[in-house]
Amino acid sequence: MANSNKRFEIIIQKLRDNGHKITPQRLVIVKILAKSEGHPSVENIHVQIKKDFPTMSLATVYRNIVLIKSLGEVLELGFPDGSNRYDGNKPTPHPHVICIKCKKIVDPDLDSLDEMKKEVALETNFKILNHRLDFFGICSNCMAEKV
Amino acid sequence: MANSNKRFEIIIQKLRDNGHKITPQRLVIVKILAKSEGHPSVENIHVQIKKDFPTMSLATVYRNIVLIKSLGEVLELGFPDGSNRYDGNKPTPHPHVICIKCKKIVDPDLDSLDEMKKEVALETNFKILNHRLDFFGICSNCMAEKV
DNA sequence: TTTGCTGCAAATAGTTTGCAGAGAC
DNA sequence: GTCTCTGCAAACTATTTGCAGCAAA
Repeated sequence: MANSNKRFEIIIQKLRDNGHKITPQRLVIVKILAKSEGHPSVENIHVQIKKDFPTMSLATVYRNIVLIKSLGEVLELGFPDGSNRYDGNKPTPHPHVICIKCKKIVDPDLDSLDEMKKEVALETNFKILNHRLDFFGICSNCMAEKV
Repeated sequence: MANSNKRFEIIIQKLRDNGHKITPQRLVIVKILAKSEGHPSVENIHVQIKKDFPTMSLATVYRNIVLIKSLGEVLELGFPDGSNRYDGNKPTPHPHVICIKCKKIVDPDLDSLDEMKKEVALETNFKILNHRLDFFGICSNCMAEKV
């Protein structure tokens, strides 16, 4: 992700603008979220950080994600089984393709959703504010691994 | 839902075919799922049943939903906040429109998803097995209620 | 009669929260 | 120096599970 640094700056600036302090913990969390390589989970983020900050608390990761989410700078992909994943690199809603075996998450290129949104708004009389589209399947890697 | 009775029969038959006993508790749960008016939650189902069966346990509702889900006869709409909703009337994946105020869930008519599914499969090399599409917004009722 | 089902209560697990001390500015 | 943030541990809550008795077939 080439724009990872840009995303980092944007999020940090937004934190400053809203009067939040920039702590070392916050910095690492934002750095990982700005990249969001593979759409990390909270647990994953926590483990990554623990290498360098052994005392980092899970609660701090949660609290910072809530904060950054409230600023609209991270997209939360919550799953009913509690395995939430995050995308701070592309924080606006977009479709995802999820491997049910290795849990890899990929962003496909699709744009016919806007049209669909209008169609739905017309038909149901809802004011559509948000959406979520996930495809579940098996990635080519996991297909190859006949275990 | 005119086909609610048909759905009821189908689910009961499938339970029998798979060697499951038909208990009074199971019967009421299936009856409510077959209708799935407004896409009920577990809690909602439990409350409905308690009127007639005051000793009905929440655990029984959960266990039966798990069972019927394993037979593919109810669609689970799990939400990250734990407010799962169920649809035993149309148990195959279909789009939903959800009011973020009153939590009403509506089924819009949309069928351009199959095309999209193929497009995604081609682009990502995934074998797509399932999908989930939710639109979030505010329904006309809640729009009118300026509180 | 056999086997699965139910109700109750306790366990589970991801997330949130209260509190006291630490640290950004 | 002030006020937010952090780490720890306890709390929370929807769901699951162990167990003993009950009931469908």
